[in-house]
Amino acid sequence: MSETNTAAEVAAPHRYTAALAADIEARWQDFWDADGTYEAPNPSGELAGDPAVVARPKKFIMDMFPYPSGAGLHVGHPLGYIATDVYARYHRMTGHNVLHTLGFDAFGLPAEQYAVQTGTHPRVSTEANIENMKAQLRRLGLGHDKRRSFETIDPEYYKWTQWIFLQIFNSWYDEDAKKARPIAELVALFESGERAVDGERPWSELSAAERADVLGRYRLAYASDAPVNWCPGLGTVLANEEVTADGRSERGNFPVFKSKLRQWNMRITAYADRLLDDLDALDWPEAIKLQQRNWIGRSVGARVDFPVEGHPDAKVTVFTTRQDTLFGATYLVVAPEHQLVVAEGGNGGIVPAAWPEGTHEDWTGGHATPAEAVAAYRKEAAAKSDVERQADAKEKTGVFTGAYAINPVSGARLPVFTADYVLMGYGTGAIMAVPAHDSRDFAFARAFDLPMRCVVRPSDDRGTDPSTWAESFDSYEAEIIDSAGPDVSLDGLAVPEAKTRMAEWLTERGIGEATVNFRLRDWLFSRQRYWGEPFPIVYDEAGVAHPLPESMLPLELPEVEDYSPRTFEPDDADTSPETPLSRNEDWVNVELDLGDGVKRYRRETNTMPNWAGSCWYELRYLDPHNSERLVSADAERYWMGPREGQPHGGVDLYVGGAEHAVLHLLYARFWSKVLFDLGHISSAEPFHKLYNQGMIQAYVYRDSRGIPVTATEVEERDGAFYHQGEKVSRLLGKMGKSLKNAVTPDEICAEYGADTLRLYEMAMGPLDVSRPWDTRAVVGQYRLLQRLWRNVVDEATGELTVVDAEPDDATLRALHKAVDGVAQDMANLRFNTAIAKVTELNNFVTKLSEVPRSVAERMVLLVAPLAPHIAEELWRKLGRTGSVVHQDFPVADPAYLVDEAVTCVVQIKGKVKARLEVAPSISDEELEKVALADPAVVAALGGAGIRKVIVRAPKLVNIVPA
RNA sequence: GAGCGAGUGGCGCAACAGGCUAGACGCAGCGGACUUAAAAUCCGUAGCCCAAGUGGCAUGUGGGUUCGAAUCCCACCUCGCUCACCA
Repeated sequence: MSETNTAAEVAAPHRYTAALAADIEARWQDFWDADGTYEAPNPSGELAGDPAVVARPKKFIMDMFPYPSGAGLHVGHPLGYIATDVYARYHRMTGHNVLHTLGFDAFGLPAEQYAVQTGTHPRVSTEANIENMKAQLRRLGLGHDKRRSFETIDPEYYKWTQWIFLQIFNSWYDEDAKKARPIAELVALFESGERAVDGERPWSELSAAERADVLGRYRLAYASDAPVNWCPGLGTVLANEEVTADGRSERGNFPVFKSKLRQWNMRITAYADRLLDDLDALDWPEAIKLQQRNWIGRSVGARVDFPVEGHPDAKVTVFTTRQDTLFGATYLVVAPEHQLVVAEGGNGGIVPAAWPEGTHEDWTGGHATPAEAVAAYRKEAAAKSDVERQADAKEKTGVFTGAYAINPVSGARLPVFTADYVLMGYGTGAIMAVPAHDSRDFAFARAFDLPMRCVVRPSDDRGTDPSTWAESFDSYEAEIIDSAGPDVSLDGLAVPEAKTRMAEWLTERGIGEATVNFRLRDWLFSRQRYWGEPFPIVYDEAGVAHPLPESMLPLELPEVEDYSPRTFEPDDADTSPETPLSRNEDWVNVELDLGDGVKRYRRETNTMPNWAGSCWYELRYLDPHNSERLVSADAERYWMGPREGQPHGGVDLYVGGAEHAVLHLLYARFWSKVLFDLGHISSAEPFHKLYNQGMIQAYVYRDSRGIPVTATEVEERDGAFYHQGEKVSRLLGKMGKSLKNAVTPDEICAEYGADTLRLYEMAMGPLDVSRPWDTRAVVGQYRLLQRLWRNVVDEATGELTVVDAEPDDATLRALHKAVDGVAQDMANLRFNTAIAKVTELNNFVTKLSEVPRSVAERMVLLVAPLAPHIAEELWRKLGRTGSVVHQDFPVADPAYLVDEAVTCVVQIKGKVKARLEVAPSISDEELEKVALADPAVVAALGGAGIRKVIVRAPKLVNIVPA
């Protein structure tokens, strides 16, 4: 604190200063901890409490829990925590049993990287970071139930993460029942023969390894050899959601390559429909719902088989959303990785030995045989990174395979190409090209001189000859033309009807059917990391995976000497991952009795991704120390169970950043649904209401070289900015150490106190909007608290200044208006306007010669959710006992919300010409009469006749002259 | 390129459903009080323009609907976010 305040402190020893705030805040924080003020009772079990509180309506209010980084918090981090805290406090004061707490998400790459950089064990550095963060957060006075806090790295927590993994591993998705069921039930169906095993031999004839293989195709958690995102720079594989659009790792920005590796996956695709449909009932921002819908990417269309000329057994199966344009298909394209063009092995390959007679020379790529051309193109495509593929998107490349397919509707011969604009990972990896009606096919057809056929009548004046067009034509509101074949005709149908008709025809013929295709892929669930949850899986000598029994959980992460990941040159795709755990042979090789005697096993050495711990943590808050179950059924039903208006149940308010739209939020929904299907929980959705807080931005000052300079050392002169005499530029950016503009909550607390910081963060603007931090402006909220304090306490003596007189009418109206507005704003997360209303009331009260006690008390209650420490202190000074936390929030008396007299505006053609004081209950007729009689109105009308009078009693009259 | 969102004083932002003279509340500014002085605090002032009025212009720009538009519609401009060869 600066020394200049000392004099003021002497003059006014009881002024609300930073020093006094610090003293008040520390005292009340200690009181809350000792008192357990924020402990929310469960209906039963270890955390059971006052039945009267349990009987209240519940509110489960949650933040996205923090990831403890070494850098500590800046003022942007706690924005959401303060908002949920205010909201939670408001609901505690309005008769709710409020569960509000905070844990720590502490496994994962950043913690590990920080540990490697600093040369400390991740557990040591993570624990230190958490302690530091806890201290920073405690200073803010957040009302958390500390009994319920945990860290995802606690073995008692990740025991249940592993347990859930086993639940998922031990279940399959029953497409008929549309839900997950235990894998044992599938085994029973196979054993009884009720359900046939895919493949030629019956279940009873299969070996143990073969059976494991079959089940692996059903399990919701399974290992497979599919191509995955391999990131040599990070030394680990990544989920699709963790790879950016330009083919780089979201973390670290290293190149990512497709590589075939045996990895664990979660069959999230089984839930695609439910993940999509259940979004409708969630109270989430539309933008986030839209992002999830796009990510799931449901497309309705059809599968169509095209016979291949000269290969009676081969067919090209395509997925299309425009089966109505089948007559317009003039060629086919398969992805370079497609089985049909894999020359080696000859498994269904359709590439002929020689180019067909008269092959266009541009189609051959200059190669002597189709096999050579295809092999060369495949190699070229494989060498391209996603970045390059992206960059080349405009220029279409490809090569003719030498094969022809037959269009089943018209009998037309269609050349089959392979090109990298068709992706193996989407649909069937093959398309029918309709160049007249698809922009990509149009570009390819132009490049390779392929024919085009118009089968949808253009709605503009371009005509029906595609060779004269500048671009393809694509519309769902047009008529099908030129689509009559020997067996089926679509001519004259509208697009939707034509789609249905074509799908029916394909189904009748057995050469296709209407299908739905999803963009969503299975979730890659293993990482080559040390700092994560170990998989509770061991392999026997035949390589069959076995789940550990529940009794062996938690499988603790072993202490190792070398926990650093094996990373490679970021651009070296010819590398393969090495798991840190595999270096520890003593841990990897074990002898276990899994029910059939002691045998030797090897442990799985991958670890789970950092998302695992956050997929279910909301459940553990409910019953954090339960050693028997992940959560007691009673607690789960009470806090999460479906309520009216929340058909799926879930957390009542979940606040966090929008960056988790498709990662955490999708994964957590998926786990909830599996646990729900298996009967472990009653809520099929984790988060009923989601709210995205905006970002706190900060000015970044850069010198002439573009290097950020320390923001606090920058001076402003005449609208320009200078750092050590040098002119610097100013731009709005993120807040952080690297941009030298971080402001910590600690320094603001030291300067003004936590209550001021809380108020300022809430007053800056609407919660969901990003806005720039301005340290200079914080003082405004400090002044509000000082004035509030002064309205109750004499700064010189510390004595109360309130009087026991009844407030006058105007004061009561101001009070009740504020109470009403603040309550509504709080309930709707509009804290910025709530603070404005409190300020307005406080400014009003400041002007009173003396402050009535009843007004002061209600003002204290009004600010209690926002500035809890000063509220507690004033409440106590006002002679009230107990904590303000559990007082009732003031309720507005409607009688004082109606003003005695209302100002009515009289407009003439929308321009205000007079103002009248009228009774709020005045009738339209009466008001019109009064308005027309007003001298100013008469004068303004100047004798002109009246055409029309619009009356909105009691506030407005608008006169339209003739 | 596509989709979504947003443009209001020097700044952050208000105006809850088209209707109380747009700019609440706060920062910065300006004037004053207190002080030897400064800081802090308090009181006041404050959109822009001018011939200073019972004046004109003002919610990104241009049009429209309406008695009345920051609010609704159309076009354009700018910024932000998301997705991006998904068949």
